[in-house]
Amino acid sequence: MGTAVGGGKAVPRYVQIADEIVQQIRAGVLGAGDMVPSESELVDRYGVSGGTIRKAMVEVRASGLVETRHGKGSIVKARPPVRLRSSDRFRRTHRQEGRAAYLAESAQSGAEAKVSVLFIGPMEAPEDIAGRLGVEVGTQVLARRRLYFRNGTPVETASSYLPWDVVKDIPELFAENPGGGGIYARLEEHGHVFAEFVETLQARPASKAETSELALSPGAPVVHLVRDAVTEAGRVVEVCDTLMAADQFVFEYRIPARD
Amino acid sequence: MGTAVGGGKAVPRYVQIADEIVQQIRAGVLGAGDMVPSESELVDRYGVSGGTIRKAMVEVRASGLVETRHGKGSIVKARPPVRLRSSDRFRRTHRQEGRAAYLAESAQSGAEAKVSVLFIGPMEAPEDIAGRLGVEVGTQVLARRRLYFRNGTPVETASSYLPWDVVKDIPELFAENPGGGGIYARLEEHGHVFAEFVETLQARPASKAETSELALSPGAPVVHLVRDAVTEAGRVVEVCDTLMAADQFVFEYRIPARD
DNA sequence: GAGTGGTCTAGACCACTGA
DNA sequence: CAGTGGTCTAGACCACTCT
Repeated sequence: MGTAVGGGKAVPRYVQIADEIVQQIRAGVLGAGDMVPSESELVDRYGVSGGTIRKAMVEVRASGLVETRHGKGSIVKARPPVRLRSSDRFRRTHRQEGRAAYLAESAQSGAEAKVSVLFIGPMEAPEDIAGRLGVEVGTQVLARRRLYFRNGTPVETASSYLPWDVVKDIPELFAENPGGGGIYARLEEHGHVFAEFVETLQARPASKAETSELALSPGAPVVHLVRDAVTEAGRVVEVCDTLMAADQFVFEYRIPARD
Repeated sequence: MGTAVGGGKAVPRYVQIADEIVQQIRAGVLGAGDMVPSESELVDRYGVSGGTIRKAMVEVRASGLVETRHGKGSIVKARPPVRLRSSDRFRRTHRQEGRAAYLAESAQSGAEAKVSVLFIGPMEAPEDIAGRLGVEVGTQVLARRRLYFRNGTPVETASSYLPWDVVKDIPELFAENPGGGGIYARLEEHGHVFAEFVETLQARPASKAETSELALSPGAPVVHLVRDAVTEAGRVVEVCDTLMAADQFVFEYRIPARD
């Protein structure tokens, strides 16, 4: 046979099918944790070939509502992802309450948060990081690499880099748990008082490697966020390089009106 | 025949081919404006079937380095896109110099910018906008919908919504060109002095409709940005709803350290 | 018209999951 | 083991672009 006959519009069949499945999820016909019918079952149900169903499922995955595992099937994701990541999570009052930024926000939205430390130790500064820290490429810096989970699924990797002369007298920064208020609290206790944080964001499709690290569907977008922590002395004492699953976050920034 | 024979690894052939093409572009073998070989030529060159090449090209498109048009082919994109969109483009000094935010930034990065006005006129406030403006759903507001171009290609759609009682005495806001400094300058001249701007961002794959409006490849990510302009009186006098091609922008925000 | 990408098919084989 | 998704093929027809 041929192509989408019948109506004779422009919407390809696989898009129609994808939309139909997405609607069923949004409408609750398929609820959180339910399995999406298997591809072969969908082939029967819609009377199209496997390739077409396959393309439809690629679209469905791109919607972020579903997670597919190989010999298993596709399962409707647990929930309306989206965690607000607001710009005032760096307030000192939050730190003094003893909570690190990510916990403060997770608590707000009632989700279970977890951090797994992947690496803490010395490292030669990569080029872009060295530039931001104002040190030579290859200089030794402290790297702290972690993976953040939310409700059991990885949503974010973060790598902090700090100049060695800053960290060498702050033993807590070498510990998995740097203590109440996080590393920023420790830094301010040691005289590195922050003036501002500069964040740059860019969204792009996940690479193959990132796809597996964050358990994403191929092609799902990620947000690459890099933050410079600048002290009142004008020095960048930390660069935090973060990669986040885009469907898990909404970013909020408040910009004061200025002259 | 079967699958990726030979080595016997896990990397699918279409990914290998996609990577190879992407490398050629990054290395400059294929330069800006060059046509990527046609799919049938790639079929010959790599000795695989059309479907495999097709999947490879989907990957290549996802990299954002290439733009594909139907009966034409794939062309290597003109540019290392990326335009910095920094949070201090709302400074009054910029407005007083008579330049609107987008022009100030475009000038910086030496790109040709253009705006096309799609619609200016009264409109019933949609639900989310009404909520932000603090008016009833369906109340009449002024809508200003524009499409921004950069070097000839559309990169951003923006829709501003303003309460009717605010705009009714400011005729410039109904004009395509609201005058030097843009609508924010006009609003401040009429007593609406801004205290802050609140921006929320979310990245997601483009929908089918957005794909065509911004001339994107299917599945390419977009950034949805909504900005509330808040006056010193605590009122939101403008909501700007923006959709941007993610590969065209880097966002920068400066966050002052606070208690 | 010839050439391009876009959709679809019908069937093959592989790799992973779970009972 | 049966069932699932993942990759690949070879060929068909369609829609768009350019000449």
